[in-house]
Amino acid sequence: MADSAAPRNARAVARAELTRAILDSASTQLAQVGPAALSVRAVARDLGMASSAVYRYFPSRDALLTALLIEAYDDLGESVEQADSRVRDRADVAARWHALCHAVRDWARAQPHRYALLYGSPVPGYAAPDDTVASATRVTTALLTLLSDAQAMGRTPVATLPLSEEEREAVVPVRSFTDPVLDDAWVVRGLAAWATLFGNLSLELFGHMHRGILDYDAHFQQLVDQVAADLGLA
Amino acid sequence: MADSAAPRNARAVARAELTRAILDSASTQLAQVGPAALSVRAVARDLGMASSAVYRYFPSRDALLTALLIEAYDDLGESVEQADSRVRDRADVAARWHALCHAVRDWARAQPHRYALLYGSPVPGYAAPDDTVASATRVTTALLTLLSDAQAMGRTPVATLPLSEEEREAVVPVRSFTDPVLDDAWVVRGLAAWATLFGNLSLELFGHMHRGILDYDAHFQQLVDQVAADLGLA
DNA sequence: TCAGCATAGAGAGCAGTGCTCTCTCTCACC
DNA sequence: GGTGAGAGAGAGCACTGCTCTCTATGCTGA
Repeated sequence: MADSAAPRNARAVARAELTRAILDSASTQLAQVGPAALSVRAVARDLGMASSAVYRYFPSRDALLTALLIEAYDDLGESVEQADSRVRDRADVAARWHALCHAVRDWARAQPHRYALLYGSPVPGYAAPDDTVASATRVTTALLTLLSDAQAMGRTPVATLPLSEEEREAVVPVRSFTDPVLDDAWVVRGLAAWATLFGNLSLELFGHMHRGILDYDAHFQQLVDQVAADLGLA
Repeated sequence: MADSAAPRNARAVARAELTRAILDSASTQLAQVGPAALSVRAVARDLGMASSAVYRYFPSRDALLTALLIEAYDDLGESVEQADSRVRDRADVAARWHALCHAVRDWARAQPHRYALLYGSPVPGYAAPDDTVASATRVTTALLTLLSDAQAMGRTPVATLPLSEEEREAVVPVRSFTDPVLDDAWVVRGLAAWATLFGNLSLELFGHMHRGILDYDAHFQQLVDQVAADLGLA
């Protein structure tokens, strides 16, 4: 982490490589056994080194988990950003919304353990340090930018309730995140869309749709369409 | 679990009581350290018995977790059912919706660890047995019943997209859950409301609204109002 | 009534965990 | 070339889930 500077000598190179190897091994193990069972000793075994040596690179198991967390956030963030930017017609906000939603879902379904690490129960007794914030915000940033673009194009969400003064106060950081700032209706519908998207994903990936929904793909498609309509994107 | 029959003799009584005590101690510990760190030995210590003796009551740590899971589902289910039934005017579906939403959130905020156990990342390497299904369904049942009642009263959700044949197929179990069955629009809006409610709760409780929303209560109030409006309940 | 047996608990033990401490070796810099 | 920082190994501590064996006790059928 701290050694992001260009390696100058053999020792620094070795350190960077081994750090990378530890992260890769840990990531593989994470995908197999989940965050709770991630074991420093197992990583060390995998790399053929003593477990105590791993502590030269990550001061604790939680620090290793945090590194994996940041990597996962960045990986997801990049997937979403790329999906968004692949929509060539930047004015087609509906297409961008669909691309964003499916990018998140595809990423999550491909590696449910990493999704669970990001959006599932927080690892108990451990608060994500501030390092994670920048990476964690990428998806939300992409979403808010999309909404801001849509607003700039004159789109309007469908029938949205007016905000009380208290409610408007509550969402100030969201409103003032983009430039120009979002109107009330966009903030309301945007936050609802955010909750709906991740709520659906969590319910799906964590098994709560078992026996309730027969075809997750079709249902997700429908949900994304409906939210797009509510956002006035279509 | 299996000893739900009325205790007949001293041994059965003692067994029932100790089973209860183990669950209580485990529940307390769960609230303090989270599911991953729930320790059979700590429970045994708390009760002043050998750890091996606990295994006479629960065959494994996972079985103990499952029992806690079922209890939590039932506890939440009962809270929601009671909140719903406390609305005296059964025709006031908007009030019932608000009661339901706030019951879930109040319960979750009062015991976030239990909420995480139910709606957070599934405990890895462990699939919830069928015993949990009945308890897990109570909240969803309350919600679907509410929607069915609203439909029976002639309410209609706002502008809802039509379903393709594929999409209609995907949600068959949900539609046919209530009697009479739900119309397409109710299924669509109902599932979206479900995802929005739990999505918002998870994002809030798992820390994703940190620095984004200043007043969680006000924002939740607003969200519930908006979804109620979309459902055509207001 | 009482022998026999299922049940309950204790304790030791195994294999695993996170993490620390000490020891040794080696690389890099002055 | 000497010196000190960095890196790895290994032992060890306190903990975990779980199993096995041993003993005590309450219940039950003859």
